[in-house]
Parts: sequence; structure tokens; C-alpha cells
Amino acid sequence: MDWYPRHRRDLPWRHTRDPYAIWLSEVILQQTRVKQGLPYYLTFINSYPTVQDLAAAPQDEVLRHWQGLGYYSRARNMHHTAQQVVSEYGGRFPDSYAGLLQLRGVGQYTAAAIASFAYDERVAVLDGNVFRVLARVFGLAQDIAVPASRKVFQQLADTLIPADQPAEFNQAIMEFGAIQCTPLKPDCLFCPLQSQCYAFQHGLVSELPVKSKAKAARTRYFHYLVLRYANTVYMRKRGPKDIWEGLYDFHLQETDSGELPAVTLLSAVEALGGQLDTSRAEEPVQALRHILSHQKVEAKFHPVWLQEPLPEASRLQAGLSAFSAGQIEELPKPIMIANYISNKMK
DNA sequence: AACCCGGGGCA
DNA sequence: TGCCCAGGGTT
Repeated sequence: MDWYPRHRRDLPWRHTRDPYAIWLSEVILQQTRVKQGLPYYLTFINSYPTVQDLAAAPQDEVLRHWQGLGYYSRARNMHHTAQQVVSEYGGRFPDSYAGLLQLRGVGQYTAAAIASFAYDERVAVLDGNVFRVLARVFGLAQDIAVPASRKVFQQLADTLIPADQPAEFNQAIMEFGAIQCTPLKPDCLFCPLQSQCYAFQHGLVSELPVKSKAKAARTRYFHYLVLRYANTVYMRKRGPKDIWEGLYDFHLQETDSGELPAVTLLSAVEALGGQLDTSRAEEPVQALRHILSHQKVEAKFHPVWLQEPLPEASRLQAGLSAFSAGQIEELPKPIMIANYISNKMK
């Protein structure tokens, strides 16, 4: 806490005690670095200065602002919670840890962050930074990837957090982890905790915290039919139980390997009732690779020009809608799809 | 408890 | 390429 005021970054959400603004920043910063999240925070707080503004916004607009930030359930849950706060809480956020925890998209970390920052409630936050700082300073070797390890860290943090300055403590320990006690190459040489740090004293800095490795990402093969007629492009809104829920992409066929016979492609167009426009020159198939933490997507984009619009029945059956280029720009899309449209689709 | 969910930055 | 990140929801 002596270190913090001398090293803290000047960030916009540190100038407010408005629980709405703090909540907004915390949801954006879940699994996200400050540098990446900052421009998104500014966009949201400017577009939606109050929870009422956010609640009244269309979902597609909220997701479009979120585009590129990932973990899109955060945006959907945030929108849901904004509407709930307006309709059921009279526009005011719950003013306690327990109350905040009831909100969708608000877990233990976020509830503790808002409760301490906005209301000075004495609840210790536990995030990746706190795990790392505590593991090193106190020499805790429990695997932080295992939920049961949480208890040990939580109990320690609960004893450390002072009753008179809980917000300052939470900010300080997280900022210390983000700037000083970093995952790789921490600045131990100029660390104020050097003499007390278990890891430093025992040469275990690079061994702590202990975190078991995530399993390897699986590879998926997407074949997109980029169906076009005149100035319209057919796209569809992705459904639940898969990545990118609520975002728009093209008609999709997924296979277990990278290849899809041309005849299969043609029969897919036929099944949609599409009439190929053979007068147009065949366009090259573009391949893009998109790496997520848990999946590797290898996508091929097959441009298909139609002589006439798709029949209404099969279009609806496939979940497709027709959009102009201008409309497509406004749709929320996975980054891979946005990149394809802006770079490869001419 | 295990699994699912994005995207970017960095060495 | 491997690792990390101001986690939460669902099963």
C-alpha cells in the first residue's frame, strides 16, 4: 500500500465511485488486459453513460461495440443485468457483496471488486494477480487451476485486507501483480517485498504460482458458403451451445477434416434452393486460421454468386438473412469474419 | 469438479 | 510457439 500510490496507473474507472461505471470496467476487464480493455471501456461509457442507456440499447448494438473483445457471453450477461437493474432494482445496483453476487455475469471476483471500490466493503478480491502475489510472497504451492485451492488463498487475503482501506488494498495488490510481480520476469531487483518474499528468498520465483496446464485446443474445420445475390450477402446469427453466440457469420458446413468435395458444396447450394450464376468468374477460396484458447478454427470461405434471391422457405430454414454491405458493417461479427469481409471480400 | 467461452500481447 | 490475462456460467 506504500508502493501503490507511487506506481499506480491513471485509469478512468479509478476516478469514480459510480457502481455502474465500476461494474462496466470490471466486466470488460475479466480475462482481459487493461491495455486491450481500455478503449472498449471508453466506447461503452460514452455510448451508454447510465445503466438506463445500456438497458435500452439493442443487443446487436451492444455486441457490435464488444466486437473483438472475446468471451461474448460477458456482453450478453452485462446487457441482461443492465435491464434487470433498471426493471427490478429501480436503476440502482445492489450495495453489498451478497447482493451484487446475484447479478448475472457477476461472480466472486467482480462482486468483491465492486463492493470494495464503490462501497468500501471489506471483501478481498482474488484474481490472477492476487493468486500470483500471494503464492510468491507466502510460498503457497497449491495449484491455482484447481478450484479447491481457492480456499487457502481466500483465507489469506481475508486476513490481509485492512478494515479501514479495503478498496485501496484490493487495488494495490492487483496493480502490484500487474506491474511489479508479473508472470514472467518480475522486477524482483527493485521489489519492496524482496526481503519478505518466500519465492525470492528460496529461488522459487519462476516456480510460483503452480498452475496445471490446460488441455490442448481441438481443431475445427469450417467451410463457409458466402452466398451473394446482387448487392446482398446472406448471413446468419449464431445460436447457443457453441462459440460466438449472438454474432453473425455465413452459411456453415463443419467437417472433421480440412477437405470438402466440390460436389458436396454444390449440393449444399442446391439444398438451399440456390441458382448458381455461372456467368460470374469463379472467385478464389480464401483460407483463414483463427486461434482461440480452447479451439483452433481452420476456415475456408467459398464465394457463391446466385442468379436470384434464395427462396424464402429455405432461407429461413437455414437461419439466413439478406444484408447490404452497409448493414453488414453494423452487425456484430467474430474477428475472423470481420477480417474476411474487410480484407478478402471485394 | 470439469468443461466451455476470445482475442491480443509478449518473449 | 507457449503462456498469460481485473472470470463466469453450465453441466
